Amino acid sequence: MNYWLVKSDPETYSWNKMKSDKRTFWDGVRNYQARNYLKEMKIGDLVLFYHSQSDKSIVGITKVVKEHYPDPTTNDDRWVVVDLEAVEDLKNPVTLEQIKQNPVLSNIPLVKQQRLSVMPLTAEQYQEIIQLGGL
DNA sequence: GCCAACGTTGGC
DNA sequence: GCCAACGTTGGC
Repeated sequence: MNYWLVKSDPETYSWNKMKSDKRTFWDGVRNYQARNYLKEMKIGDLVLFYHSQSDKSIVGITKVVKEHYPDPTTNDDRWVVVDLEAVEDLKNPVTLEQIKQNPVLSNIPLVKQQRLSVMPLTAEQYQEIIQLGGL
């Protein structure tokens, strides 16, 4: 079991939308490093959902329900998607500010590698976020 | 809205 | 294969 974090601009695709869809394919990744992480995701892996831009906080938990396959939104065969399903809300969203201040979390790529949209988390980091989130 | 960071593209 | 130019992301 691995743990991940994905970013989404709520203007483009919000957590509320994710919840009403229940399940979605995670498209639009156009970065090799992020793409490689998508390819490593396995069914059952847990994926935290982060709102960038206006919100800047981790708001929910999703899980991988289908492993990578070609991105249906492009003919370019370099890109893949995975299917994610909404699992639950964090009781308290975990803000970027909290993440920066937390010694366990301060070195995750969210802080260090601003532009990466899909990133791995350690079990320790995942647990820390869940705890901060009130679960 | 600005701009820094940084990944990608394309000319050479 | 290098690197300058360009485009996009995302925090502020």
